[in-house]
Amino acid sequence: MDSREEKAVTISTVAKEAGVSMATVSRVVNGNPNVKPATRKKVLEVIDRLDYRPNAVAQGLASKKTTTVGVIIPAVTNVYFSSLARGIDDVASMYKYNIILANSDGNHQKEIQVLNTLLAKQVDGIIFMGHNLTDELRAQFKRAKIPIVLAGSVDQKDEVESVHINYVEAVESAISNLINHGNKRIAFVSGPLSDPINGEYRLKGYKNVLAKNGIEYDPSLVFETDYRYRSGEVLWPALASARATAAFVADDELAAGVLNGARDAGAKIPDEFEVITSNNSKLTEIVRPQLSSITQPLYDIGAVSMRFLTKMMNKEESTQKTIDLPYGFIKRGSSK
Amino acid sequence: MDSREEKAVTISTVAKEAGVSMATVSRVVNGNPNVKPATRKKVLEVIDRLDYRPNAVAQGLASKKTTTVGVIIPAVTNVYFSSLARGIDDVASMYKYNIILANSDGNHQKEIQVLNTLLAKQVDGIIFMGHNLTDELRAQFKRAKIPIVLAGSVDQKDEVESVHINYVEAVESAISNLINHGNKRIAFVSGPLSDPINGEYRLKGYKNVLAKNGIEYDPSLVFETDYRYRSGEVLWPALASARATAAFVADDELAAGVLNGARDAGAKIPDEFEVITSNNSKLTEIVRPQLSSITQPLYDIGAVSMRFLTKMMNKEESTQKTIDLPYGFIKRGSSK
DNA sequence: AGCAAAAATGCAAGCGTTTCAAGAAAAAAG
DNA sequence: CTTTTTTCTTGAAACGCTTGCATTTTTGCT
Repeated sequence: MDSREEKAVTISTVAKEAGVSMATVSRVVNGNPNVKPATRKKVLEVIDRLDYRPNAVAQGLASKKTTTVGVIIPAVTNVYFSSLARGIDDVASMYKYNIILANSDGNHQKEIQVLNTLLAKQVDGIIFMGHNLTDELRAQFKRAKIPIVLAGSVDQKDEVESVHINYVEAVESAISNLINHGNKRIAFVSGPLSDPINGEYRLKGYKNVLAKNGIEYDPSLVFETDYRYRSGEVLWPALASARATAAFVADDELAAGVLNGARDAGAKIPDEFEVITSNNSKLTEIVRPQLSSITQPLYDIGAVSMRFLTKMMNKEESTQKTIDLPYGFIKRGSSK
Repeated sequence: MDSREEKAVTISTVAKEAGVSMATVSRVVNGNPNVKPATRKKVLEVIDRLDYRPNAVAQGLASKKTTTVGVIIPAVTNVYFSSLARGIDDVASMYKYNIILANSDGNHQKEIQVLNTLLAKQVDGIIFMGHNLTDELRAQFKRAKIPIVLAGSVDQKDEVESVHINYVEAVESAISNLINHGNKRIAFVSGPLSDPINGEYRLKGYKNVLAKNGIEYDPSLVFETDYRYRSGEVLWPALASARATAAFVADDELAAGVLNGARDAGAKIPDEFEVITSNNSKLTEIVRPQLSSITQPLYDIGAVSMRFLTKMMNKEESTQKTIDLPYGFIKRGSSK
């Protein structure tokens, strides 16, 4: 009930007021069992009365743990990534971790820079989402000496832990649907092929399934662009002149663009042109016709990544470096 | 070039190695001008050689500034909020602040809890996005003793600083378009009316403009729901039976739902039914027909909020408590 | 009641910076 | 070449907490 509001109340204020040592207060704050119930009660009472809140910065300095993890994300506004982020955040708060969210714009320079400020802030771990894991980044990760996991991304060199689906197989399975309807000229539309997930994995799935069905691979059916809706929207003329009868698209926004571009130009979907996409974000149900899509557990990829990270931060042994989550395919109006 | 990799390099390592005191190292790290150029150079060289990175936690404890701000957001996956977040993040990193992102689910309990952990982490300021600023929250804000600004939200009691548009006028102007086409029965579709932005501001705009045009207010045209796409989609039967010829919708996802629900049921848009929405997020251009919308500078609202916050954290005096950004209206295919 | 073992508590040394009063060095002035 | 000023640099005390170790109190047994 004292009203000298000025001085912030610290652990020592509480200690004095309760007539115990700081160590004891620290113990009750941290739920250490070695405290006599009566003492605990007394301390708790004072904490409550003084409205004491431990200073997390000081705790972090003393204990060398900040209960904070860094999350590097190419773009918060992208549904794919924000869905992952959602899963990450939920699990993080479940385990009492906070998240420092850092936008990288998918820009290599920024990724490096942001990584460094996260390290300076002494985060206990990092979740990285990105299109392309460069050697430099991999090197910096190694120097970091804290656990890092990739969410919804893959490390070609398999050096850093990651959570994702099997992109090669997922694409094979999705495109085989298209082939089964008799499509011979199927376009492959994606962001930069320099991003391994496109140029390496998805493209491989595409080629595999073509080969398996005796269709020759035609490079003129591969359309490399960026991840923007608009880029898909303007693609129709090119698609049409390549005589594509269907398209597999590697990103939902991009796919929505392709779909709308085609429809706006008068193409009948799915009769004259089919399109399927990759991420099954809520966008797929908002467009008309709705987009058939590879399904992948976006929220879970985020959640599992974070769970994985907590285990690593806890130094629990784990046998696997990579977690493959299940994928599927859902047929909607945009394909036959 | 010493290779005793074990011990982390701290300011004192650098000091010894460079033959100066910690204080001096601290000065060069912080760009304090009171350092002889020769000394600065020498220290910088050592810093570089030892690859020293200041520990932000220790800095935070000593300086009582963490260069971190908390951002409370109802849902990262919602385009409206993630657009604001984008603006916030950009300006934050421009001013060297990091962001601790905390999801609140728009849940009051969580908002309070999250606020407390942010305070424990000693953030220098907070940006709050939320649907409803309760008295309890307002009280906690006051206790916090750090600057807080509301982004894209309003404080009915005008006690906490905020950045937004004039929702009443924006709605008036948008709906007057509908009235000009002869619509007499215009539905008002929004999330919970208990959220002031709906029940207070937007609804007031709706009533105002009706009154101004001599149309009687009919409560049966007010549809209160939540912010989900699906909720809009299933609304059509109710809309139809209320004989609404147009709808003003308070959220883009919701509006996309209303639009698709109507179309899927065979309504001709905009001939038989018009719909306009409120946030002009990219969703509005992805649906067909595209959604006419109130325009508001989402990114800017976030950016300006953050800028505002930096000024407050700097204790720069500011005359205004509230910043009104300009709004507009863009006509697209969903209205005549 | 007496004693060893177990349980509680306290002491104080960190954790890695910043910062301020004070001293040392350099520059300017006489 | 002194004496003043001005510019740099240093030492050491915070900042608010955790934690290993020592000490004290309790408990359980004889």
